[in-house]
Amino acid sequence: MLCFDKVGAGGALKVLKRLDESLLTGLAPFRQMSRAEIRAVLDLAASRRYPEGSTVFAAGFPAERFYLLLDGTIRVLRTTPEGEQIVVLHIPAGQLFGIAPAIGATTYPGTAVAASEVIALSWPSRLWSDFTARYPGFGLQAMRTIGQRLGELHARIADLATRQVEQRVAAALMQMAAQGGRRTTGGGIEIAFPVTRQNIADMTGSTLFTVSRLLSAWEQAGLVASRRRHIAVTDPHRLMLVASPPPA
Amino acid sequence: MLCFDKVGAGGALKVLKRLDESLLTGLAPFRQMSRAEIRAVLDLAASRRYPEGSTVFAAGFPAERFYLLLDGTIRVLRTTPEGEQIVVLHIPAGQLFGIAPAIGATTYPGTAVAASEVIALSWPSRLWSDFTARYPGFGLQAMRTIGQRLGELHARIADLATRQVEQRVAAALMQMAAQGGRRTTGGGIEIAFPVTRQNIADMTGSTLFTVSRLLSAWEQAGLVASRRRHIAVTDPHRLMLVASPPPA
DNA sequence: TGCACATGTTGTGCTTCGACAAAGTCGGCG
DNA sequence: CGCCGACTTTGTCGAAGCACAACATGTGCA
Repeated sequence: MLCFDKVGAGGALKVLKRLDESLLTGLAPFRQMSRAEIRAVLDLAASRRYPEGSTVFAAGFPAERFYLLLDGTIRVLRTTPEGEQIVVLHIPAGQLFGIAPAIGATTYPGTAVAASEVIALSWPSRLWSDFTARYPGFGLQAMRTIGQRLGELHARIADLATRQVEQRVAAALMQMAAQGGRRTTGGGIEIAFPVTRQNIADMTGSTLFTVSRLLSAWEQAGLVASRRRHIAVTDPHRLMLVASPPPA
Repeated sequence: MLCFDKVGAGGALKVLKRLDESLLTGLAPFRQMSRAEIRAVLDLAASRRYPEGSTVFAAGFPAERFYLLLDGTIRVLRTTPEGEQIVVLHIPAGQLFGIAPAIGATTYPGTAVAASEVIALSWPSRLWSDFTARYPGFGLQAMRTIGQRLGELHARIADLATRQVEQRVAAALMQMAAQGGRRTTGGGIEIAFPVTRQNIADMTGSTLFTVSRLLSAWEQAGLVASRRRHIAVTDPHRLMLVASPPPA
């Protein structure tokens, strides 16, 4: 069975609830796998809870394990030679991450930190080839995930290269809302994990100060509502217009 | 045998020479494959020449074929909703491209244009699963290529987010020199494919004007030499210092 | 040879946005 | 309760680099 390392009762319950659900709806990586197969794979997994802000793995280190994110959000960072760090992407619950073996890498290309409290399963990297050989659907889904991330990275690059800061920040908010969002009463979307202005600055290649100003302005205009470390998009439609204004 | 569609005598010779070489040194995707296997794969390929500036495939279209670049350089573009286009990456000879099937995509995520005259082999996408199933090394190398591109994209994002335009332009030059470079007499490196200032601007999220100014300044300082549409880095070491200045 | 067009250069504003300073607010913890 | 630290707000200043205009130069083609 699953071995719960340092997972409190609440965490374990959460995990089981999710797994239950997954057996019904199918967590992406397990689609096209029978329950027995999923069972077998889960038997080999270690489960672990990561408190907010903790590092799951760091760039450049040997890729000893690969992970499946059950709950929470992972932030993937990259540190420049100059020591500044920027947020490359966010990974939502249900996705694989740290899958260096899938791309023939032996070290992690980025650093993964828990953006919120996180629960993740993990397996030793040497099992990767077994898994993909034995369960073709597993490998296929992993490739799809990678493809999707490639697409996101392309889009980020296009963003950074062509848009103004204001549009980038709006786009970053929309993306986080789409990815880690919870509907609120009244048509708004609340971002489910903690975000500081500094985080957003790191995402958009901007500064804390500028982001703060923008959010204040938007809050006054009724586009967003923000508490400390938490942001909700109250008017997604108008914010989207800020992110990509219509040509004329 | 290979079918040469619209390849002139010179092109065909080039192809054969390269293939010959590849049988010796091993083109990346064919490593770990026997000569007979390579032969079999080549038998199914179409070969085609693309004049400079022509589009090999366009973003969003059905991914009907995947390609192996034999000669020349491919520029991968992405068009923003606003119609601006930016250069996402360059692909050097010897690599696979348009490998949407590898990531479970049915349409191309980007547009590929020939940065210089290009010769490429291609296969129908439906053969992808056959190839990877029959020749594991082929799939593995493809994954490595994708992994490498992911890394490059991460680096581009970090660049765009944290560096000044001057550093980005310098970094772009260095990357092109490293990737599509030919040594010149005197320790310099000439970029082997045509590049306009506009191209560089598209790569760095800058403008034609700014790039022109920077190149002029560098030319005066003896870091680069440029003819129309061709650039050589004459002092790679100093240009590298511009790209990433030492911390103190 | 000469024209047309693509490409590159350079000068002058002007906007955007980052740097820095200083102070305000919230939350946790002893 | 009160302190401390993390997070946020707001103001001023200045520079990076974009927009635009006008011109120069090279390249292909008839």
